[in-house]
Amino acid sequence: MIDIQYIRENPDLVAQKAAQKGYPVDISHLLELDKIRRDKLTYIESELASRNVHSKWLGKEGGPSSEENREKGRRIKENVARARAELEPIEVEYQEMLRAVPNMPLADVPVGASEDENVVVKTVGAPPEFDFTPRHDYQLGELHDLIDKERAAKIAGSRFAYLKGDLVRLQFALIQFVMGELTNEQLIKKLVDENNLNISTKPFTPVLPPAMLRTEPYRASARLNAEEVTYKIEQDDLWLQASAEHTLCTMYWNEILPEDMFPIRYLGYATSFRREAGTYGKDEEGIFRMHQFDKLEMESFTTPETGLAEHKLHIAIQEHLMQKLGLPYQLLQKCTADIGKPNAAGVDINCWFPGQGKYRETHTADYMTDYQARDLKIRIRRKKRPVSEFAAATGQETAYSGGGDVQLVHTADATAFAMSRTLKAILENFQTRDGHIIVPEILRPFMGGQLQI
RNA sequence: GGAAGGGUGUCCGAGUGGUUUAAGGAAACGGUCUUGAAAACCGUCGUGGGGCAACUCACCGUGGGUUCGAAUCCCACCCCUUCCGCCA
Repeated sequence: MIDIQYIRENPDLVAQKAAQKGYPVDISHLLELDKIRRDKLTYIESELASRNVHSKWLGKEGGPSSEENREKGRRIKENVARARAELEPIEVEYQEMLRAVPNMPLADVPVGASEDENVVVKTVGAPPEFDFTPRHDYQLGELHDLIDKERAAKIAGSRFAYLKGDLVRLQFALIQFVMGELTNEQLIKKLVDENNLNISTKPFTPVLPPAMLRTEPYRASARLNAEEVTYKIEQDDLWLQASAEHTLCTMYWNEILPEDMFPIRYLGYATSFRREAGTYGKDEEGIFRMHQFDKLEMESFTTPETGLAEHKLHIAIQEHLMQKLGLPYQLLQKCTADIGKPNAAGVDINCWFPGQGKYRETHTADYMTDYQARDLKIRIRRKKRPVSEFAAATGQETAYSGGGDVQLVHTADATAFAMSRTLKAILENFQTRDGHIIVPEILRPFMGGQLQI
């Protein structure tokens, strides 16, 4: 969520930015509620203060604990109870409205009304030219007995699949490849340097997160989409995560972390679950849009000042991985309508799919600034500035010592590879006239040197 | 599923109705000392809200209740740990 203080000071800007994202929130009504809420709180607090004074007085050794004085205490208690009852519905509506305010897009995020207005930043690699009609993933899958959706439908319903044989080996090769790259500090350093990012070169730590999470942290992450995306296990009041990001970004829920932990860089691998409600009839063929798919996901927690650079590192890594694999893609700067509620900025990578003859989304990279961290209460305790530095900055001689400032962290997440879509891209882009699939060179070492499927 | 023990600040941990204004310790930060460091010593040090500020309010797993007054007493719930059972 956004800082209410900021909304008070910049109501028009917040309203304007929310409208750009397509979230019509009534900021003036929110501020009215905020005003009423604060007035009531002020009253309650003054009553509580008088209660404290009064009861302390009564509690004194041999204090004047007469019936009259106890009656006075009871009156204060009644006032507080009444004011709290009045506050409650306002508090509920206030919290709801505050959470409904989307994050503010950064200044350079293009304003647009739909994903059609995302801006193509660059196109890398050329779509392969075939002297035959390229096959779709499901056709290639059928040829080599790699995908069985019919039996999966019998067992689990539509949008599920049994993946088999060399396709599975390809997935594990992909995982091995990415693990090797992102845990390699030399590579991170190279990408940091090439992009002039001036941030840590610390490698990513691989994580296998839980696949389920509770309502409270999920809601606080601003990622819970109960209507369209997320599956619920009613019996146990748990949700199935729709991305490793959901169980990674919530990992430090309600914590204050020491500065020397930062940046925290995780590479999560998890099976992800999506209801795909409202997509009936869309992308039904093949394995492009599934209820269940495996995904490698980057998640970083950073200091406020390095958040944007971290986001850029994620993008650099995504491009590096795509280029190593040899897949043609476009990098898109997402416009205000498409970045999503908690995002301040975001990019997509759309990979070329010869079967459809289109670029389709395979990656996304999100930068949330402190929006997620505020509700998740994930904070960093900064090291104290040295006294001399403090004195220079403030002109004060007083030693600036003791515990360090507490700030909200910044979060950024990004797809490394979504398995099913990447496998589909590999199948279709590296297919041959006779229906074989050339194994990308970089993956061959992880497939026993196998050249083709 | 059965049983027991727990949940207090960044961490550990004391605290069974009113100087708790949450002890004490550790970590962290500043200083003294030192060639430098360590040690020792001195000092600072919970989070969140309101207020220009002095200051003030809340927070001891969560929600209710009792009381003039609750970390402390009562009720309900949640979570964690261990053991037994079942099980990959």
